[in-house]
Amino acid sequence: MTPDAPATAGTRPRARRGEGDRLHDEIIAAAEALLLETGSEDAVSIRAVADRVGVTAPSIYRHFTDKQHLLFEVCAIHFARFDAVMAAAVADVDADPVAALRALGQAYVRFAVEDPEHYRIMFMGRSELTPEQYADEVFAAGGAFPTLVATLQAGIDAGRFRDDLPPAHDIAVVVWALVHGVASLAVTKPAFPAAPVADRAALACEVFLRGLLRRDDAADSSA
Amino acid sequence: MTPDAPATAGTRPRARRGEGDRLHDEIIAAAEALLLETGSEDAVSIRAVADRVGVTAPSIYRHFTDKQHLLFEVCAIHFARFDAVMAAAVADVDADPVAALRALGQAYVRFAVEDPEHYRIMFMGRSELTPEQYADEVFAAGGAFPTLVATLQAGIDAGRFRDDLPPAHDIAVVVWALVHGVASLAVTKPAFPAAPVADRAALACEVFLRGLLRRDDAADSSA
DNA sequence: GGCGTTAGGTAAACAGCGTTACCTAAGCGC
DNA sequence: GCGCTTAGGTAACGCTGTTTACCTAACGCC
Repeated sequence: MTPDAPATAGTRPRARRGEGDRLHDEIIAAAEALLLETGSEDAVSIRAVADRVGVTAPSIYRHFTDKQHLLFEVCAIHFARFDAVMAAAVADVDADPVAALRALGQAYVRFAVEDPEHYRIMFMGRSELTPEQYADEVFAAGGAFPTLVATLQAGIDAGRFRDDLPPAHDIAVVVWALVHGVASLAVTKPAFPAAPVADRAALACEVFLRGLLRRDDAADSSA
Repeated sequence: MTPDAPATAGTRPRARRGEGDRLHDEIIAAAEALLLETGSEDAVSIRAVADRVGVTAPSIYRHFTDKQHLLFEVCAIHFARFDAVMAAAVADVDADPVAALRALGQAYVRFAVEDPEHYRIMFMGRSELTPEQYADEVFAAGGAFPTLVATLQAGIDAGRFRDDLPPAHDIAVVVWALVHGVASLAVTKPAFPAAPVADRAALACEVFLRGLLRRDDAADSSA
């Protein structure tokens, strides 16, 4: 790869002073590849990652505090992608907040089933093992969740929803639960006899939205 | 415990011929206790269980094929309890199918958060690692899921629901996803700023039911 | 151009894990 | 009492995440 001739032949050519970050990225890339190939978090062991990169296991710890840190740095770009996908789904909220919510739900489930192993790490992991920067509270503060809240609020402001509903934040938590339920169930119980995931997601959103809408708001519920 | 004097002093008194099952049960009890005390599946190691029972680790394998088998035998009684709880929740379906569904949802989430670690093993584990007898398909065939389907069907037969809905089975999958979402999110993200779990469950069921009900059916939606 | 500093590794080891192969002692039927 | 069966124990394999100790190549500096 590197044009540099290996010094001691057989060992990895030592990185330049500032190039430690390159190995950092290579480790993440190797872990990502391993995760996608094996389809299991368990297969992504420190030693397996180190082998693939061409270094020894302890070298990993010079760039990551522990395994969880590594896994979540792998998911970091997917977290960013997640936020972007969600934001894109509600791009034209102003046009129709209800349609935006529908799109949001579909996009959420699609994201989850596209690569389930990442979703597992991101949203189904043990919270006491996840790094602080991905703590439970953080999700509420920034990213996709506020997007969801804002979209719901837009629907409320537009007068589309019933007026006996709790604040947008509380509804958002339940909406998240709904799509997370469809997604995580699809991930953990793939062999369960049911309609295609997309259909389940559509039905879930349709019914729930109908529960939110005012009586006289029919939307375009051609479920 | 046993009145028998230990033979070789220090080692566990050998079980009588037919009493091998006693150790089987003791192992399950020890694993259960360990699971409840530590609150983490990871802490329930074969060696830890063996230590608590007073035998060596390989002895476990005379009674259980592997660790997963042990864990799911621990959960076996909880599966039975789960089915019973769900059945009890819909005890008087005939009186009011909609109220039964509400009760079902609440009971489901309550069951999950009562002891989250069991719920994790039962419904959030990797499906390829779960024993065959707890395979995805099995859930659809017997136990709580058919109960849910039947309850929904009762609602349909009673003419309470809209008539443009898919079959009861398909709705059931989505309802399961809804309550599973509330439950699993409560389990994995306990620190997320939100209303109490029971309130979230109630809101989720209320909105979803409203989406299922006919226009003219107000139920007693005093959410 | 030699030199201390330091970033970027390696080798060896620790403690724990699930699991297997083998052995041994206790109990029962005959 | 013999022998088979059953219920365990011993020792070990291969793996895991992680730590410690060490080494050495690369750099800034005088």
